[in-house]
Amino acid sequence: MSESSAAVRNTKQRSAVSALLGEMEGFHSAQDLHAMLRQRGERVGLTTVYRTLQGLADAGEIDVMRPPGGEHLYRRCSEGHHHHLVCRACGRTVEVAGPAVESWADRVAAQHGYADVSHTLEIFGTCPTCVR
Amino acid sequence: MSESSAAVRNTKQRSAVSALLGEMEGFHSAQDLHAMLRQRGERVGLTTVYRTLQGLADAGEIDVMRPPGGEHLYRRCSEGHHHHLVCRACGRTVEVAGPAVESWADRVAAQHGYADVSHTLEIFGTCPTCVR
DNA sequence: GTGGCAACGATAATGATTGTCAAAAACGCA
DNA sequence: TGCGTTTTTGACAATCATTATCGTTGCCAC
Repeated sequence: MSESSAAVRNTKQRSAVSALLGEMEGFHSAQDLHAMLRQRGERVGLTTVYRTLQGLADAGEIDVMRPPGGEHLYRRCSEGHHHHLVCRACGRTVEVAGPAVESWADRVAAQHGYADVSHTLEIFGTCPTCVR
Repeated sequence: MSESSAAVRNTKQRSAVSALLGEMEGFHSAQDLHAMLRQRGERVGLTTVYRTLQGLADAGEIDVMRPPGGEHLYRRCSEGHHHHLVCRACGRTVEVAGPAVESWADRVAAQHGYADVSHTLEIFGTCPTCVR
């Protein structure tokens, strides 16, 4: 046992959270997801939901957004790096890719000698439906 | 009095917070700023610090950042719209302007029919000093 | 000087997230 | 397949920044 084994076990709860995220559209808070699982009859603890979401986020399988409201929102997203365009009123979200932005951010950081660069970008607006 | 008066009164506390922000470099949390004011002997309540910071932020006089840590950070920034390049280790911050990014964000939002667009962008990295 | 009204500030409340730890479940191996 | 080990789970408590409350204070206009 001197080796560090990945040791990620496959449990019902983990599957349930992952599956739920697969079906959902849009962003949802941890507490939201927990409530939905309970309604379905799944027996999952709130703590586990948080832990699982963190794990998935670390693994890059889901996306985390921190809106001004203060609650963390999670979403199963398409692979790869991208950003979100979110409607202030109804929450409708569009995934947007901006290669130019990515390279700009890396370039700017490099110019200042910063290494190991990452970034967060969210665009907020009012969607066509809500404008009217 | 039919006019909507700004009704923003000039108080010692507001000046104190504003002045402190003027002297400080880098980002500081509300609680940080409150502690500093107390150390100086200023008699300011924590509630007031929060309120004042919110007011200043609304007025666009200071900048708010919401790092993964969960604590809101405030800073007196140069005028105009810009973003920040922050060191993960020591917190050293560089202001960066990216006209290209601004227009890109607006363009993308417009393409999807979103109006009244704003955005947030933070770049994180390890600064030259901390890399070693 | 005086009155109205917004700002202040101590405290309590809120609420999301994280820590704790005994019990249960999953995996590896014989 | 059965067993021991180790991870994971989950109920509950703890944490901690932020917000609400509400009586008091001080600014500003007249």
